[in-house]
Amino acid sequence: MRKDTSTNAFNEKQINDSCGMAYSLSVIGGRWKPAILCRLLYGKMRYSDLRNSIANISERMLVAQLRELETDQVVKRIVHPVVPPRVEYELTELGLTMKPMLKSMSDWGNMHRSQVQHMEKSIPEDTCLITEEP
Amino acid sequence: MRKDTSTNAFNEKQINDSCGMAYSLSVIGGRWKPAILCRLLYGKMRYSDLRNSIANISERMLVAQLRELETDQVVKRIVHPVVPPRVEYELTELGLTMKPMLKSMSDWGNMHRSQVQHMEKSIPEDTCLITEEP
DNA sequence: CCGTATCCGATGAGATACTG
DNA sequence: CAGTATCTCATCGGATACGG
Repeated sequence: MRKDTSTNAFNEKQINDSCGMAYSLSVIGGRWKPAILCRLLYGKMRYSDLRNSIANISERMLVAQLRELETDQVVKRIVHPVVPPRVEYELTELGLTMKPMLKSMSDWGNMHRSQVQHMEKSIPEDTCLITEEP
Repeated sequence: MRKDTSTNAFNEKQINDSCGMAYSLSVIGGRWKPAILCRLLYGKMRYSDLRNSIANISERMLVAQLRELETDQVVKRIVHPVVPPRVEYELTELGLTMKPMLKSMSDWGNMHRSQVQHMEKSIPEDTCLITEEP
């Protein structure tokens, strides 16, 4: 059992074999996971580039979310044994299959957010912007 | 500004006009919201039926999540002024537009959860099961 | 450069009891 | 029937400092 290191509320619950949505949310539901996944959709990135491209993320959270994505087998960590160290992150095959899901979520949000009346709600910044094939 | 009544981590952050995914997660990301939304996808439901169909949910959380979904204008609350009280919940037009997104999330989860190796992770039970048109 | 360790406040969410 | 009100505890996640 994954221990108490989870960074989202959808883990560490009892299992239910009938629900795919819960599983999807357990994978992408962390505070910074969408941001990370969207960046990796377009290719491999170094740790430092990832950190620099996501404003306001702390190293603690970046690493924590990357580790969880690794555990869920959607992200691959590639360590080059050189000095200075060089670590790259890349989506796995499984990770790449998330693209349609990520896109439909991005699309719904983009289409409806601006239409909601009395919109005083605020959301995290610097998450992602999924576009058509770049 | 929505006050400190939020039940998920994607609210009460700074705004960013460029990210639809963050907005989507702010709407569907609550612990019980997927369960509620999936049930309402197929039509109006009474409060008590909703409660009975979602195992282990507390009234406190059911009401809290319903209120947030109302605030986000994806769920409509219909009060019939009779004795005993009768309250029904229904998706709004906006709520119904979430169906493709919810389905793609459910599909990804269902297709890949069972394929993940060393699957010791657990997820919430009794969330939802999206199928084709019922 | 790529992380860990630790501290700590804010928030999420269960249990229980009560109400129009 | 359809909720509120409290209390409580676990967890999320930011800030800071240190390490190979």
